[in-house]
Amino acid sequence: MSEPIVRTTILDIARELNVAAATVSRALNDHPAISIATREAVKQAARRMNYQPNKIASSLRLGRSKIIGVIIPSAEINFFGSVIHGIEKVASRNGYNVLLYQSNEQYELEKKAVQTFLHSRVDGVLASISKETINLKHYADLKSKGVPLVLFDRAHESLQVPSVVVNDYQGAFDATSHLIQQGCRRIAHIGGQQHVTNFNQRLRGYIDALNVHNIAVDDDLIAYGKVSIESGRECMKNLLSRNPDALFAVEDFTALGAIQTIKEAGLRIPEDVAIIGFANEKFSEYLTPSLSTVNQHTVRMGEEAATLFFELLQKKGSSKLPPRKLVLQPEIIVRASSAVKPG
Amino acid sequence: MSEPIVRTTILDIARELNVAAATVSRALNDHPAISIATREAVKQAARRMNYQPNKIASSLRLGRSKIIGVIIPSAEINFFGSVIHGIEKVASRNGYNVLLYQSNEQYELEKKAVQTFLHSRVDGVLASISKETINLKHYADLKSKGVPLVLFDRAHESLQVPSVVVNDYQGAFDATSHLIQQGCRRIAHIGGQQHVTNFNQRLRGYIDALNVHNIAVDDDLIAYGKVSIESGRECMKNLLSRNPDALFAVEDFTALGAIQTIKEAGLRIPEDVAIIGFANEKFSEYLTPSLSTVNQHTVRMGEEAATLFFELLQKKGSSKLPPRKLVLQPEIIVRASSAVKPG
DNA sequence: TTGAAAGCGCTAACAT
DNA sequence: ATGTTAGCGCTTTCAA
Repeated sequence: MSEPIVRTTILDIARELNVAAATVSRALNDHPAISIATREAVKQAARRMNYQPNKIASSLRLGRSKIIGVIIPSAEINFFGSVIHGIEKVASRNGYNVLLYQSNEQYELEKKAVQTFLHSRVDGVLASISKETINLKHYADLKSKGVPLVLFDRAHESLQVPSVVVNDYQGAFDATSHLIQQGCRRIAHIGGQQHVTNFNQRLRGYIDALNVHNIAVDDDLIAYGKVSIESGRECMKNLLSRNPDALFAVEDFTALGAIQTIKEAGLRIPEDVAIIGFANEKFSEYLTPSLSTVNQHTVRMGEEAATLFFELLQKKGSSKLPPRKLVLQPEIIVRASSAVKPG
Repeated sequence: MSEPIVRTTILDIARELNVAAATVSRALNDHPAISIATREAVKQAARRMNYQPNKIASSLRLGRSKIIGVIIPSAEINFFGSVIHGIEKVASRNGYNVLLYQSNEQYELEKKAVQTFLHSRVDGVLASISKETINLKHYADLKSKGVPLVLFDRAHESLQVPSVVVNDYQGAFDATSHLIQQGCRRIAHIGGQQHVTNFNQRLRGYIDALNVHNIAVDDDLIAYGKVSIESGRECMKNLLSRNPDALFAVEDFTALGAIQTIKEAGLRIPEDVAIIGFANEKFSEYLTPSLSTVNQHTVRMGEEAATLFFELLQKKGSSKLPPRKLVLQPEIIVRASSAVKPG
């Protein structure tokens, strides 16, 4: 038997003060034409009557929702949790809210996310493409409907939209070069699914680093996995027979699996096999030995993506410039797992 | 010079088919009164004209948004990332979307979140109370305005709303009992801020476990920190002079800091000091020695919180039953850091 | 089975 | 400086 909750509207305030609804609206929005006196009176009444503006009505009228849709593979993955953190921070600082949708790395869910966001009339979409996604039409649709789109981490050139990515190539190049500088020559690599640009770029960085240092690329020292601890274990088992003296793993979980295999084989890290991973997962610092890795500036990626979005909002429809692509430079973090040379 | 994007409305479809807008609306919503023929015709036209329903207009008319507001301290914290994952999963399965707001553990931002959600006319709010928050009026306001509220992890009895929490007391009791069973008698505890219910409950579980096993509680073996690696290091430095043979840390990061201090002091884990943490952070499994801890079922917490919300939606305004409180039973995970007794 | 009309709450163009 | 009016796109009541 609860009373139906009736909410105060601007009309209620208008009646209370014997003014027009438009006046109330203007006063609340600090329209300069409204006299200070009525402005104050309105605001006071609003407070007294516990008025809560109806953003839905306002959105319908204005044609914009002040909401950004964000699509990530999963909030459970550290990396994306951090990115979301950065995005939401910048968004709320700009008076925007974040509507979240997880693709769970599934193409169908990703399409559904775009659909939902279209219906919700979000003012823009920030997305990281799912690993499963090959057809990008749903994202192209967004663009053609005039909804600003910014990609982060998993971007794709063909979409021609602003994006923030990490320079995976450079990170891989630096990581591999570091191992070479430590005196390693038989450097193995465990890669990920090659249709994922990031993983492919890391492979390329690895190969080029070897080339630059005049070390022949040995296909037998390269394994491809599915980017998980288990996959790291498996791949390393195969690679060990090739007697590598170092490993560059596509990311930290893969490195972790490899470490387990190496230890089980009775080899020492880094003396027998030096290791460097990628992503600077929280745990990497606390492994024994602590894992060298590549830091991707995740929170900053989110912040930059959101910032790029707000830039895009401003010049919406103007400028025919090519979309901005922000490439964050990763930095290698050298820890015990790759410190072969003393000092 | 981009064309203004004009979107198809039900009126456009209506004109196209020479029917009323109401008919289109009904057809699209599968209203039983509409003949199969027109229903199909409408849907086909909608597809052809690339119609995207305007959820904002619909929300305004219906008075509900199909959006849940979620307040968490930070998406960067693993724990909350997982919870969000669970919430969003269940929400989208029910046709709802998640609007995310981070409090960054700040009372002011938390109030702002509630305010924003009120303005956005979310259909409900799921929240985890910030550590800084003492005054709960903003949450009470939500309730009084008829917005369903469900709390998770950080709940508070006085609010009288449904909640999902972990049985911190039990987890702490079990963790401490486990150390006792391992033969430890001088068990130290590093606690957190005591106004946070969870931390206080863990302290109580620790104390009661000692009592039950007839071990005197020694205040000198208890330290209070700020729940961080650094704080764990500091607290452990003080505790070491008391010669503890075990430590129950309020959570894994604190445990990690303590481990560093213990190692630096040249003591062995678990032989000299056995350790168990709390939260089952990802890294805990990969420490050396691997860290015993307490698993909190984070994803499930999110799922349950969302489920509780949907239950609440259904019986909105009915039932004067006390709010449901779901208590997830944590489970201790025994790893090397507390395995004193062989086997 | 369908249509006409009203209204959700807000804002803006056009008055005065 | 303020009021009048119309309309954003949808759903629903009432009528036919």
